[in-house]
Amino acid sequence: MSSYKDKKVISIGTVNELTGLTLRQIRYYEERELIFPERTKRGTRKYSFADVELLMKIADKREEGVQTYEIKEDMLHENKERVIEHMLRGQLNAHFRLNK
Amino acid sequence: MSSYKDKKVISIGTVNELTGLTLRQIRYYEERELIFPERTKRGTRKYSFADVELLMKIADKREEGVQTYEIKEDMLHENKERVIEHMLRGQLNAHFRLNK
DNA sequence: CGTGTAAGGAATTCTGACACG
DNA sequence: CGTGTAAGGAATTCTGACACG
Repeated sequence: MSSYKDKKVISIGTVNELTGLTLRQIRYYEERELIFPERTKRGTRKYSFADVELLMKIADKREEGVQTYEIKEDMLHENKERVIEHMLRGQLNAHFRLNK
Repeated sequence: MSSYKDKKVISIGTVNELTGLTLRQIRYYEERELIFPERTKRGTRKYSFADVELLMKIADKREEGVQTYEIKEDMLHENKERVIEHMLRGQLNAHFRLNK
């Protein structure tokens, strides 16, 4: 479940190279709660490959003129739907014993 | 083929946390040509998850008392065998049209 | 051989703030 | 709102070297 993709090991300078976003932008999207890097003891941000991909999607949205607040809302809705789908599947499977 | 596992994005300090090896050791194994990090423009080393795993294997060998030179030789032989196997498979497949 | 350490310099990252709009 | 920038400090990383063994 948690693979290389989700391990937070990339520093912000490398994220900058990977995404093309400035350090300022990357930090700002965290301030707006679009992205959640981990922190080392000393306080430096660490990102995963999943974070990098998310940041690239955010960059696309921003280019389209979408505001950070909207992007955050959209992300929350996407997750809500994923959770609901997951719950419904669980209900269905429990009811009809579909799996195995 | 080249996935997250092989992308060189991890700095030496993080490799230290991930492997438990000291910076001195990590750099030394590079000097002995057991590991090949990339360098940023400025010269800082960048490692992949594959590198981290390899370093952990190296650490195990070292604990067993195996010298770096031996470890390097072993790695070369492993690769040679993998290459030979690959070539033989190619020959066989070409001869018998095994695939498709 | 393999690893520790002190040394000095250069680049990284952090935060809070002012600026523009 | 989103991003640039200058500011000062703290931690990171680099190399070459001496040390021990």
